[in-house]
Amino acid sequence: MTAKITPSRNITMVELARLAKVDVSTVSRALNDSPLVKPDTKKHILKIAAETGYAVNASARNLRKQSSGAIGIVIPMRPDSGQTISDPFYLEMVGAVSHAASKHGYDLIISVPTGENEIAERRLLQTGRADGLIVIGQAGRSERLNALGIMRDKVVVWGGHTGQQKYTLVGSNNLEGGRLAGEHLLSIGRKRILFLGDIDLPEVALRYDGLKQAHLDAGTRHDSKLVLDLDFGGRRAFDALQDLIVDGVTFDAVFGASDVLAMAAIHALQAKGLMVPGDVSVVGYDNIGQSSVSTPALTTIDQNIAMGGERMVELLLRKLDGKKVKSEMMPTRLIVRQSCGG
Amino acid sequence: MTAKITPSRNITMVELARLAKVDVSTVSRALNDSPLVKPDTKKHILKIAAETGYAVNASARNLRKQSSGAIGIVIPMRPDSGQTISDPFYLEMVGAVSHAASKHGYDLIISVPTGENEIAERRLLQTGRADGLIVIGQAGRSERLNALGIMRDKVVVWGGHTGQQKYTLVGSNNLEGGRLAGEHLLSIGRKRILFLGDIDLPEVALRYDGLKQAHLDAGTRHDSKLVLDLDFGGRRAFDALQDLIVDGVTFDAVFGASDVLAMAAIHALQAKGLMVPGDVSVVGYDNIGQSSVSTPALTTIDQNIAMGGERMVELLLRKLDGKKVKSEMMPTRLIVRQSCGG
DNA sequence: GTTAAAAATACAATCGATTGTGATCCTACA
DNA sequence: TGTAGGATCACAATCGATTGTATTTTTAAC
Repeated sequence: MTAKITPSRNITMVELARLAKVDVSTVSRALNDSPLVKPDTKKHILKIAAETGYAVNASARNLRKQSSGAIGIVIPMRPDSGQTISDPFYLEMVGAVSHAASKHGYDLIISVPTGENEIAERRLLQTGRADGLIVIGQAGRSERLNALGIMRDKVVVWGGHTGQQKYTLVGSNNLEGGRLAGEHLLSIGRKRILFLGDIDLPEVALRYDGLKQAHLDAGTRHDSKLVLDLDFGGRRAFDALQDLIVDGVTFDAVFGASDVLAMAAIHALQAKGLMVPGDVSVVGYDNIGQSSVSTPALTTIDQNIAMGGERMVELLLRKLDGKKVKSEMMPTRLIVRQSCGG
Repeated sequence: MTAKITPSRNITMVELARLAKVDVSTVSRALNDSPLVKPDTKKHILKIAAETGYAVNASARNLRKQSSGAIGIVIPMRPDSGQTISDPFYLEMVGAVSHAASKHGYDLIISVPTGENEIAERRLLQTGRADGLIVIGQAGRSERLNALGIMRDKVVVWGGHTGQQKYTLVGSNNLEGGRLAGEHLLSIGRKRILFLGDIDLPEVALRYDGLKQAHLDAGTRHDSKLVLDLDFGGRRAFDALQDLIVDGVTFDAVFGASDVLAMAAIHALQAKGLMVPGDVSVVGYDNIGQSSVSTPALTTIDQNIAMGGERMVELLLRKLDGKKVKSEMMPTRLIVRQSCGG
């Protein structure tokens, strides 16, 4: 582990060329492993490069190659507070995308649009800082995404497949996920399932559709009054659900559109003296790390975040390569834990 | 909301100059609001720039200016699994840093070092992709950080102040935070406080030191057997704590080095039939969003993540500007919620 | 109405790499 | 030994901006 002493100033390619007694063009080709340079020379140059700790200047390279070697990831913010949504789902997604990006030699630029610079995403592309964009979630921006116009071939979005989108979409099979959750709750004898989530979001709407589908499959219908329209934030869910209980709305199960919502629901129920899963069964969505250590452990729908992040990067790079790609759905599966009883 | 149609190819500065019938140098100065160009001309150029949707090419600009306009943020991974640590703390920190960075006109490049490319951080700096680095957490890398050598003046680290670090450090006052937690638990009559966390991490060690200090202040001593050495992951805490209970270790309070740990502890206790706060009081650390909606709501130490992120960016930019800066501590405060009883 | 000074603009070098093309070297074959 | 042709390498243009300096235009003062 003899860490090379970093020279005070970064060495440039002409200096490297001078040291190796060759032209810069040869150095460039050697570093890029071109067949145009003799193996011996190549070795010689690489050795000197290693000794001097040479690293190619990204700006120069990008300028010449007309690409940035970076992709941008856009994660949403809570519109009101200006705070990042603290749902661990996003962090896991960022981690997955970051991992995939670096595997392909790309950097990841994170962009959290605030109210003023809503076009930060566009700027990333237009200034050439990022070659492409990955947008997590369609929150309040589905139409904006459709309006991306010419940029469409540089963007991949994570969200729900409604069939209306003009952009490339990757997401879990939300309909199936919702159906699985509903099917499970109905199969253990639950009859009145409260749905928690922001129906305006395509991915959430699909999960709800899946829940309704499960009812139809079982020969029943979901009571449309059993929908608590909420954003993803756990705090509001916690309060709203307690209000609902006070109002006397009755239900024997809760299906949360995210694990964070479901966990908030569990706590709200417990705070009101209801037993989970004794009185009420609860199912979440995402399978975030914490869902397995809640009390009771949360039954949830796994949407394979790692695979999703990976696929988004792959599809984006293919698009950037000029290839046509199609939207994709990640498989979902039901993870049964204690929060449902049965 | 008349979104400008983006031209198929991005327009360049010479084309803009041609359109405005001036030299590129004048365009450049106009866009940078130089006093060398007449206000009228400036307005004229800016108008055309807006019409054409011109955006300055980042690579060219950075090449010329010898800076990238970006800072890198390094967040740790679980060394074993290769998975991102799913502690919401990191996401909130990324959000805060991202916000501060964009406020200063900087992009944020996220880097999640994996086993192989541990030097990804260095690469970011050496290739000029990032002007500086923000490293979140000292996990297993304190010595590596000290070894950064010449890069030290381009790095700011979030972590605990042990007095040994050679790098610029920002962090909450961990000692005081730990003391506050201990003081509170002792003040409500708790005697045997179990500490949860990875003592190898400077920030965690300091929190533990604070806990011991609180005992001394109260005229008692902390039983050193009441330390459960854990990494930040909640899953392991959940299991280990249950094992501890089975082993018959007795305690009447838990102080977790993070909210995630504390919440896992609550669930482990409940799973073993212990009441929180009836039998055991619990205090966490971080004040993440979810801590207010757990059952019972978590008493915790707030470390003002937003301010911390902001300060790190400010200090880093100051360093990049050649100025000397000193490490800083963010104030901490106790947030009392139900998990302690009393 | 000159002219000196100030203001505004144009010219040209430069940042550090990549890459098409031209120059040189070497091998092999006649 | 001469030379065709491939293997290497050097030369030079280029990517798109910034900035020091030269040049032109305008202003102001006499």
